[in-house]
Amino acid sequence: MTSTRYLEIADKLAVEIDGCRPGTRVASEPELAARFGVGRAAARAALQELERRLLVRRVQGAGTFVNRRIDYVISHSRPPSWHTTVEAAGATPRSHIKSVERVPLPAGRAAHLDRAAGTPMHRVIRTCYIDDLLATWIEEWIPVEVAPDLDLALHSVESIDLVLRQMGRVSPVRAWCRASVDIPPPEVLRGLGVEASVPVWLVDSVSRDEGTGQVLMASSAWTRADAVRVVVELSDTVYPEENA
Amino acid sequence: MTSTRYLEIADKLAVEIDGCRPGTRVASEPELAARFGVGRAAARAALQELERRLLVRRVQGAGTFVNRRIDYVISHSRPPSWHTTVEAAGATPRSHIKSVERVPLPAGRAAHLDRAAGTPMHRVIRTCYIDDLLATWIEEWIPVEVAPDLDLALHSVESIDLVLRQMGRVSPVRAWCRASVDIPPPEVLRGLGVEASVPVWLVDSVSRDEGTGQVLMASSAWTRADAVRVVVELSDTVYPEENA
DNA sequence: GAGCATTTGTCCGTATGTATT
DNA sequence: CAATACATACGGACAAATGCT
Repeated sequence: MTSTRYLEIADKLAVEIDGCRPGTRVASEPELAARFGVGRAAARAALQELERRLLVRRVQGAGTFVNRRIDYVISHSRPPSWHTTVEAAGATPRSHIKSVERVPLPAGRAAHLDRAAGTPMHRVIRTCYIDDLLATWIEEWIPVEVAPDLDLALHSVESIDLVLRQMGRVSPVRAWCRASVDIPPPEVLRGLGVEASVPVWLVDSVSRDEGTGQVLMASSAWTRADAVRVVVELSDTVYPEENA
Repeated sequence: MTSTRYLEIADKLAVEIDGCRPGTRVASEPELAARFGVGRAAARAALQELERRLLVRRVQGAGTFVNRRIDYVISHSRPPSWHTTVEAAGATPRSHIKSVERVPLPAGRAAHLDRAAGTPMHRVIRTCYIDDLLATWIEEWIPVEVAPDLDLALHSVESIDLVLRQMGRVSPVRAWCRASVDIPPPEVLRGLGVEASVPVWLVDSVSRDEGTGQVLMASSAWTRADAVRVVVELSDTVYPEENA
């Protein structure tokens, strides 16, 4: 089939990997070179090929490990909550608040939030983890009036969705979102713990209160494409999943 | 900043490339090696980095060329037409019919098309081009009753949307879609003219007639991520674009 | 904390294969 | 056919990050 050695090796490894649990160690470059009788370059190319296929993650000094990618499903009918969405995919969500500031709403965000520029806002920066692996960097904007003591509440509760429901007595629903894949700016790349340029999801989102229609939150989330497959469903029609 | 030579070179080239027209030739590996005083390995790594950033395309034997990526915007309010969507992004669409068969509707597709398995269908395979570059491989399913002579009509008109409007006297609107990024199966990769594993969009879509609500078409489109950035908008709220 | 082995990351030089022009 | 340019591959070397002693 393939005339190139490293693709043969990659295909063979892909089959072996297939059943393994995420986090399982894959043979190192020197091990593969010895096993298949090739140089380190070819062994390395094979592992890099698997990395491009999102089947493994490679960490300098540590090794190469079987990767897991979850489906992050966005639709009108699902709650706009990171924790809920990750749990729905069968994985364990965790998030870490990097900062909560009170800042006036910048003009560029005013349209999303349906408020005048200058309105007092909470600006929350979070990093989110899936099964303890860094996956997402989120910037969230929430009007101070919606949850005055948001900064205090976030010390004890991780989920912003939950805090809004409890403190703000509202029911956030996803009113709008725009999802795409891009190469993020270097500062976001660093925030996500990747050096080289890898594809990353950018999801811009606006949440409203189900009852009043009031805008509760606007956010921009950068998510590693090797950690999640974002699936956007345009309408609420639900079709049975097909097995690939 | 960066301690690695090839990233320095890549960053420098990225700036130089920035203003160039798509298709412009980029310096070859040996040229870069000489210019920056590095080996061919580092020069090559720099060009591969630019390829990962989707800034260039590389063709064996030909060279490295500045790439263009268009926004393919999908939303409820936009027509489900490949030609229209590509034109809206300011590029030139073209498509080539690979095959039109009459086949009974397979069970896996029945739900999407709201018809019983076995219903007579047209199955159309198309490859689509943006500015004469192969970008998309589409499989489309259309009930024979909707457009009995579809196979004949497609000899003269490229756009299926147009054919349905004229022959079928219907107005297709996007009723549902599911968009994600994946590594396609080898046969699709070959159909898209890529050898190594590159990220590709998979957009599954269902179109209905605006008037009657009848399902007109279901399709699966694989699109090269270096050719388009698919942007899915969940509701019809339109916000002003922000300049990155 | 220091030291060490392991593993991936970067880079050199060189050679050959293969596709394009 | 020849020249060019990218793809693959070898061998060797050192750097940098990780994990363990």
